[in-house]
Amino acid sequence: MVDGRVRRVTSADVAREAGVSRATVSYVLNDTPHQSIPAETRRRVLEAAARLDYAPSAAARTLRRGRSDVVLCLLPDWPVGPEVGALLGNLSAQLARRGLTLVAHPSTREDRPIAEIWKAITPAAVLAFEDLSEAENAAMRAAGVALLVALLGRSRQRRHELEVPQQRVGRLQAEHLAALGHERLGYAYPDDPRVAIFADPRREGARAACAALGLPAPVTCTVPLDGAAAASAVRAWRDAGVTAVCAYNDEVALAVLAGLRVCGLRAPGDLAVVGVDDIPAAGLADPALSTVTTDQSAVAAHLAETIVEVIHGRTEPPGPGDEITRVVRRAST
Amino acid sequence: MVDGRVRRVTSADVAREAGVSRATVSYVLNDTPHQSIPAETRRRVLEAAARLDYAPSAAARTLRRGRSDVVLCLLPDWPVGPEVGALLGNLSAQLARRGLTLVAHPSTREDRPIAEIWKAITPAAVLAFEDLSEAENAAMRAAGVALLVALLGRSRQRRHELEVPQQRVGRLQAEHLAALGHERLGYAYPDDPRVAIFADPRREGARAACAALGLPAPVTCTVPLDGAAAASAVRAWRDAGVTAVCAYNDEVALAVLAGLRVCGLRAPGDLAVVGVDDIPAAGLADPALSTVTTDQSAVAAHLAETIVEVIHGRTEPPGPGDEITRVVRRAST
DNA sequence: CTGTTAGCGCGTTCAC
DNA sequence: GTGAACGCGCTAACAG
Repeated sequence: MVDGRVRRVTSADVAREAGVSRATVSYVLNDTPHQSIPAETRRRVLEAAARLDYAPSAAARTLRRGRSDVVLCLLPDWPVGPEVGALLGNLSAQLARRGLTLVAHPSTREDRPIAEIWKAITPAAVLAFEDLSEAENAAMRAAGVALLVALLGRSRQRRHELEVPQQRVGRLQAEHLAALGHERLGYAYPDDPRVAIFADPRREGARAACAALGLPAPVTCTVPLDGAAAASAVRAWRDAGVTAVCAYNDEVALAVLAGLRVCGLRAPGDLAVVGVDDIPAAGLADPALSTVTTDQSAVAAHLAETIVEVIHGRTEPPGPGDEITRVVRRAST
Repeated sequence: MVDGRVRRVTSADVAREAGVSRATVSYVLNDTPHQSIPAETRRRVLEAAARLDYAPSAAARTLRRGRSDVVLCLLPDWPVGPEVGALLGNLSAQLARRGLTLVAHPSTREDRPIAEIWKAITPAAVLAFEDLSEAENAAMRAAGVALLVALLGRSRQRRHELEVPQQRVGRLQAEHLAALGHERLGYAYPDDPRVAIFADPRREGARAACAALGLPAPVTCTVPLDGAAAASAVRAWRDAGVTAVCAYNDEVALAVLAGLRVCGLRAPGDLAVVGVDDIPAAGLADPALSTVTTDQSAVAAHLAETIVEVIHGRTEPPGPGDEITRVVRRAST
C-alpha cells in the first residue's frame, strides 16, 4: 500500500503458492508437449497463477527464447494512406489471435540502420514493404532468430514474397474501362518515385489486361498532385486518342479530375477516370470517382497466416484468391 | 561459415578480447558516471567491441533495467490520416536522437486489453491519444516501469497532458473567416463519434475566437462524408444566415463542398469553407480548399522532449508556441 | 584510483 | 515431477 515499488509477481511466486517447482509452473503455463502433468497439479498451478494475477516477463522470456512474440512492421518512408492503416489494424487483430503482437515502426528515411530498430525489439518476424539489402537480410538471419518477410519484393526469386495482388488491381481497372467500351487507355503514374514498388505492378497489370483484350498498351503519363500539371497530362492523353485512364490511386485520380477542369473538360464524357483505394475524398469529388478497392481484412488474414508459417520455418501457403479486389462504380466512368 | 546458428557476441566476448572483466566493459560502453577508467583501457574496450561488432542484447538489458528503450504509441481505433503519420515519422526521428525507438500499435478496438500490448514490449513510455482507464493507468505504474503520457486528455487535471494545441486550430479558422468579413459562422462537426477528442477542442477554439471577436457562437452541424447528407447541413446553415464554416478537417470540408454542389451553390460566394490538415485532395478540390496546417515536426520535437522528461521522472516543459499552426488560403474562402 | 567478483532479473529446459 | 544451469547485461560491494 505505502510502498511505491511493487515487486513483480514471478513464476517463483506461483510455484510457491501452488506448492510445486518453477519448472512445473512453466510446463503447465506453456502447455509444453511431452510433459505429463496430472490434471490436479495443473489445476493448482493455473489457479495460483490466476489468484496472483501472474503475468510472465516478456523480457525474460525473450532473453531465454531468443525472440519475442512481437511482429515488427517497417513502414515505408513514403506517406501511407488509410488503406495501409486499415491493413495494419486487421493484421494486428489476426496476429493477436495467434499470440503475436504487431507493432509498426515509422521509418524516417534511412537515417538510421534498420538493425538498430529490430535489435531493440527482438521480433519474431519483420514485415517489410520493400526488399531489404542483402547485408541487412543476412544480419537478421544471423543475429539469432528474427525472420524476415518481404511484402512486395522486386522480382527477387528466393525471398519470402507476400505479394498482395497489386497487378490484379491494375487489371481490374483496365477491364472495367474496356467493358465500358473504351479501347485506348491511359495510365496515370504517380509523381512520387518512392511508391514505384506499388505503382509498377499495378501498371503492369493494366498493361497485361489490355494485351489480353487485344487493346494497345496504356499510354503512361506521370501526374503530379496539382491541377495545372495534371492538365498537361490530360492534353497528352487527348492528343493520343485516349478516352479513359487508370490512375495509380485515388489521389492521382483526383488530380486528373482537377486537370480536366483546368482544360474545361469533364469526366467521364471527355475522359473517364478510375482510381484505387476508395478514400473518403473519392466519393466527394465532382464527379464522384469510380475506384477499385481491396478487402484489407482478407489480405490481413492471409498475411497473418503466412507470418506464422514463416516464423515456424514452414513454407508459405498459396497466395490469396482473386475475390478480394473489386470495382466501385461511380460517376467518373 | 558452415554453421547456421551463429552464437551472439556477448559482453563476455568483448571482455576477453580486451583483456578486462565484463563489468569494465559495461562501464565503458555505458559511460557509467562515478567510474574513472583510464583512457587506454577505455580505448581497448571500445576497439574490441567494434572489432567484434558487439551489440548488447536488448532483451537482457530490458530484463535487468526493468524497461526497454522503446516508446510505444497506442494508435486510436479510428483511421489516422497522413497528419498523424507525419507526426509519428518526425517523432520517431526525434526520439532516435535520444536513444529511444518509437513503435506504434494499431489498436483494433478494445478487443484486447491494453496491458497485453505493453507487457509484450516493456516500453519506457507509452504515448496514448486518449486517456486510459484508471485501472490500466495504475497497472502500468505498478507493473514496474512503463510510464504513461496522454496526448490529449479529457480535461483531467492530474495527468501528463501533452496537448497539441487543437484549440488553436479552431481559433485560427474562425479568425481567418472573421478577417474576411464573415460574421455568422458555422462549424462542420464530424460524423464519426470516435474523433470527438480532436473535434471538441477544435470547435471550442472556434467558439472562443468568436466570443473574443464579439461574434455569435458558430452554428454546429454534423456533416457525414456524403454529398447528399452534407447538403442538408448546408441548407441549415443558409437558413441560419451563416456565410462561412470551419470544418473539423479537410475531409469534412470536402463534404461541405459536395453538399454545396448538390444545392447548386458554390464556395466561397454562397458559403466559405476552411478545413484542417491540407491533405492532397484539398488542393485538388473545386474550388481549392483553404485549410489550416500544423508544423508536425515542431510538434514532434516538443513531444519527444516531453517524453524524455517524463521517462526521467521530471516534470514536463511548457507547451509549444503558437507559431506551429498556420492558414493556407485558397479559393474556398 | 582501477578493476574484479558475485549475484540479480526471470522464464525455460535438460538431465535425473 | 524437480534441481540446476542458462540466456546476457547491470551494478553494489570489494580488493589491489
